[in-house]
Parts: sequence; C-alpha cells; structure tokens
Amino acid sequence: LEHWVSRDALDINGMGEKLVQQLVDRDVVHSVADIYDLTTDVLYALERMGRKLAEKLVSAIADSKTKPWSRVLYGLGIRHVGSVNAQLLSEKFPSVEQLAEAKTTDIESVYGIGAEIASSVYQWFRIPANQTLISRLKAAGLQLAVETLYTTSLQDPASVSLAGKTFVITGTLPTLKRDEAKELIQKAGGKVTDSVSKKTDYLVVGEEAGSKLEKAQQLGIPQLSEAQLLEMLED
DNA sequence: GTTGGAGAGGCCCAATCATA
DNA sequence: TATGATTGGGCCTCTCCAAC
Repeated sequence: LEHWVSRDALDINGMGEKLVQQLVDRDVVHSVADIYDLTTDVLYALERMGRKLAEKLVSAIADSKTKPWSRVLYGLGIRHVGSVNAQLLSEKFPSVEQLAEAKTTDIESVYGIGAEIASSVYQWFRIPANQTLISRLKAAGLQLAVETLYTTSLQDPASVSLAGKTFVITGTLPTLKRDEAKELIQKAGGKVTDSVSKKTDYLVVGEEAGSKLEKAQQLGIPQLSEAQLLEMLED
C-alpha cells in the first residue's frame, strides 16, 4: 500500500506510512483497490485528520486515476519491476491485457528485460488474487492502457525530439518538479535514469546539485539548465 | 567475468497541517 | 500561535540483474 501511494507510483499526496498503517489497523483498507472506496467521512474519523486534509486526500486519490499505465504497472509492486522497467514494458505492451497474456519469451524480448524479470511478471499475472485486483482497479477507473495519442508518439521514435537520449536530473529545478521534467523528457522520447554513467547523454542541473554533477563533470557529460532543456523540447 | 544501471531502502531537511 | 506529527523531495549506498 505504501508503495502504491508513493510519488513514483500513483503519487497520492498526503498519504504516507502512518496513514496507511491506520487504515489497515482499522480494517478500512485491505488492498490498493480499497483506497478508491475511501470517502471524506471515513478519512475524517482517523487520528490527526481534519476536514481539510480529508478533502485533500480524496482529491489526491481521484487525481491518481489519471496516472499513466506505466505508473500503475510500477505501483503493482511486481518483483524487479521498478519505474524504468515498468516504462519499458508499457511501451511494448500498451495495455494490461496484452501484458497479462504475454508469454515469458515475449516479455524477455524487451531490451533490458531478462529471464528473471520476465518470469517474475509472468508469474504475477497467474495469481488469481492479482487478476481480481486488476479487475477492481479497472472498475475504479484507473489507466490500464496507454492513451492513443501517447501510443502514437511511442510507436514512432523518430517523430519525437529526444528519441534515444538518456537524461539524469540532479538538484532542484527552478519551476518544474522532478517528475514533471521526467514526464516531459519521456513524452519527447527520452529516457530518465537515476545514476550518471558513460551512457548518460545529458545531466539536467538544478540548484544544490549533488554528487551526480561531480561524476558528470568527470565523465565530460554535457549539462543542461531547466531553460535549456525546455528549449530542446520545443525543437 | 566484468560493467553498467535499476531496484530498494535509508537518511536528512523543509513544508504542511492538526492539535493543544 | 507554537508545537509536534507526518509527508515530500532529493541524495546516497548497496545489492543484484542484464548486456556485453
């Protein structure tokens, strides 16, 4: 549940470890699908919960239904499937049905996915409780397929400006949040990773950049400000 | 077998909001 | 209004998988 509400997954603002623990202890929530049945009245009855926060939470839960298929896939918590692998899988399998029906050999054909991860994904979809969960999430209105417009751009990498480029973000950007910058880069065909390596094409640098800047300088990786990144995205 | 990089978890600090 | 609980955001480190 904590993984599901975390920022890289469904990003339900205001819901953290303590709140999740209370919901479980009070028998209100048993699975991530139960989160979508929560109301302000139910939340208001919890400890340290005011009307304002309860309303904010209900709004954040509703917002999470607009998160793309790749984030939902990451949120499912399948072993070895983090945000990057979830993105790769969502590109190859644009809907949950396609991924659920895929054989391990199909899953393994995705660059970056090996036998171990393919087996983990395949096994996850064979568990009846997980199949029920998918049905409930679908009924709740979550995004379990890539939107048509997004699919089109992904299917034609040459049509997007940052196709094939790998970015790393460090520090705090002036106007964009990290996940916003990440989303913009991905929509333009680029890839965002967490660690700097020889394969990194650009380091996007914000205020109070950390050790990633130092490593990028050692490797001679070009650095971009937020403004320069936005210029690239406009090209 | 080696290397690169993703996943996972922890730490720290700032911000937010309920409570007293 | 001050205080404390909780969450958000960013970074670091270690482990382990995939690719070469």
